[in-house]
Amino acid sequence: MHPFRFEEDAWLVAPRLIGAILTLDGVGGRIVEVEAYDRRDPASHSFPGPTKRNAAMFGPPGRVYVYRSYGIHWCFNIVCREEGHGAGVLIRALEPLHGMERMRARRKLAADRLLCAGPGRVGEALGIELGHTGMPVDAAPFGLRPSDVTVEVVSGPRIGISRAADVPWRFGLAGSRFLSRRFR
DNA sequence: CGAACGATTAGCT
DNA sequence: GCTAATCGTTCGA
Repeated sequence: MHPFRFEEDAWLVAPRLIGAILTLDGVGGRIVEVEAYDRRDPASHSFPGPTKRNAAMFGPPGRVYVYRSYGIHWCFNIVCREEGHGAGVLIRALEPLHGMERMRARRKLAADRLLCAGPGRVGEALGIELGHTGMPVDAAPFGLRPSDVTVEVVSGPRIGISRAADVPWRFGLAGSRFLSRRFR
């Protein structure tokens, strides 16, 4: 049994990812903030049904879904539920731990606290590209291993959406200074 | 075919 | 707190 059980609902998988170590080519860190999205969720890219852009969300669980945000940023998701469903978890922030120099170089002048504090920043720091879509998240060049520490997970409304804005599907590591925003 | 709109961020007030 | 940057997708004429 895979420790993260990506075949289950995204809102069940999402809190399990808090504390896990995510890397791409050895660069990354501890996941401190995520959001869940589902097919029956008006805020989700998969809500209108399969399209060329969101095709990976309807593929096998445990794979990567990358999308372009605001025409500028690459954002990283892990596909959940059974193939054909259309659910996933957006990785919103990491505590940077591995490949610090590569992340600092990619992120230019950003302070360490801001290296991976937001989905676009995670994409830039790890070197996420559209071509990563469809790859398994727990095999090279990616790496994902369960948390080696006990974590306290908090939750709240998702950020930056207009529909289903009250659904508490944002999850974070309590008290982390590497969040994109504080939880209330 | 034109227009509007983001699962955002950086920089300035 | 406010807004420009920037572009693929979606929607109305």
